[in-house]
Formats: sequence, structure tokens, C-alpha cells
Amino acid sequence: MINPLTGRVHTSYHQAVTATGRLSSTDPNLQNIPVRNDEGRRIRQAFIAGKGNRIVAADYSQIELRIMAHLSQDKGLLDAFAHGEDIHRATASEVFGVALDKVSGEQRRSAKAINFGLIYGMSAFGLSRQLNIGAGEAKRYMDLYFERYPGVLRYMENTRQLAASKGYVETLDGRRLWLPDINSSNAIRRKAAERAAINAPMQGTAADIIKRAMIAVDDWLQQRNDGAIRMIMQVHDELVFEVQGDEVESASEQIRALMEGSMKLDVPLQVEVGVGENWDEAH
DNA sequence: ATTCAAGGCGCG
DNA sequence: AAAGCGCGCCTTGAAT
Repeated sequence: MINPLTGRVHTSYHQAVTATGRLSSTDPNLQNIPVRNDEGRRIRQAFIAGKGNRIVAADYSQIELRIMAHLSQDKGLLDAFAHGEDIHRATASEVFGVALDKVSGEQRRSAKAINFGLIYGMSAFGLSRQLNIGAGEAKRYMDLYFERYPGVLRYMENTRQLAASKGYVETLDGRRLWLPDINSSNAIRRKAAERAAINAPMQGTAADIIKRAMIAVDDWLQQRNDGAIRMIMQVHDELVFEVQGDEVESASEQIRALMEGSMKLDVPLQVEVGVGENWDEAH
């Protein structure tokens, strides 16, 4: 798939494919390159910067949970992000009733599964399977969570209700996801539509935010007009750049500022920037 | 030779 | 009965 003119592999991004407003990537898909284990990371090491350049990877930290905090206005969640806490640790501390510095690895793992599950509209049954625990225990975790973060429970209920009455849900920038099954008499279809209704505002707003950032970055690079900094990939919550060696430091800070300032939420947006000879090292 | 669906698996 | 959102690519087996 190397282009003979450039000597490089070029993906195609599609702006009008996904239901939530994300981009998709094809021929090849560069949004599912392995990374979660050592063998995968060796593949990522094949994505290298040209001579004298570096790969700069900038990704949003916990962006969907931050959006959940903003949309739900849950006090505890807003506070945790305002104070820059490790969100999974903070959740574990609340749910399991232990001090922040007394959270065990197991407890943090469980809290992380709860946090991710919430974004996807997961049920207690799903959580029990994810964590390999009993149904009763999983239900207690969920109940405890919603007791500690009542704003999130309210938000979930509101979202279901709003989706049912209007037939769609919206992102912060107004992208609508229509949900024809939301009032289906078939409970399986209806539940699936409810999960999509809960997920779409968070996944979709994250897409709104990074698209705004990409436009801001592009404006900046157009003005520079020297080609020393190039935006070369997008992976949903991450932008990847190829940057001339002597520009890496200033570019990193400008990229961070543009991404973090892309949209003003009631929680700070946080961007982690890494630099390396290859895509793996840049993480 | 091409198309389609389903199952499996990679990523966020 | 199903049970966690959003994608794309590969293989398999069947149909065209």
C-alpha cells in the first residue's frame, strides 16, 4: 500500500460514515493498529518519523468521562476532575468507601470497569461478566456508584426519557443520532437503542471536540506555511504529527493549547503529549 | 471472479 | 432472550 510518489502509506479518512460523528479510516485502517501488548507495540514501532523529524502524539485524557461530568453536572465527578484526580482511583474510593491512598489495585480495576461500562450503558449483568463476579455483587457496585454520583444516575434517566420523547439524542455541537428503536415494543431492540442513546452524546461530543481541534491546528499550520509541522493521523482521541526536530518543543505546547482549548467545558480538558522516533515511543 | 453475511479480532 | 458503544479487515462458506 506504499504510494510510489511519496514512498509512504496513506489512509483515507471518511467524515460521513459513523453514527456518532467520529471519522473512520480505510485502505488501510490506521485507527486499529495494535498497541495493547508487546507484539502489537512492535508493529507500532514501524511507524517512523523521517530523517531529522520526530513523531509527536497528543491524546485527550479521559475525554468521555470528562464529557459525562459536564453533561451530568454531577458534583462529585466535576470535583474529581477539577482537582486533577486519578478518576478511576477516585471512583474506587467513593464506591468502596476507602481513602484515596488505600485503594487496592483490584478496587481500581473494578472502578475502571464501572466507569467504562457507564459510558456504554452497561447493565449490572454486563459488569458481573466483565469483572467475573456474581450478579448480586455487581448490582451492589452499581447501586453504590449511583448513590455516590447521583447526578450521573439522573443524567442517564433523563437521556433515556429525552430520547424516547424526541426520537433522537444530540452532542454538544448539535449532531443528532436518530433512534428509531427507542420506543420499540421489542425489549431487546429498545434496550439496545437506550444504550446507543446514552453513549452517543459522550462519544459524539468527543468527536466534536477533536474535530474543532483539528480545524484550529490546521488554521495555525496554514499560517506558518513552512511544512515543519504536519498533522498526519487522527485516532479518535489522538492526533499524530510529524515535526522537525528543532520545532518539537514549541509545537508540542501549541498543539496541547489548541486541543485543550478546543471547547470550554465545566471540567478542564487534559492532553498528554509524547515524542519519539516512532509512534510507539511517542506514547 | 465477485458479492454477501457471519464470526473473530484489532483499535478508541 | 439478551445482556457494552463506535468502527474496518480477514477468513470462511455459500450464492451469484
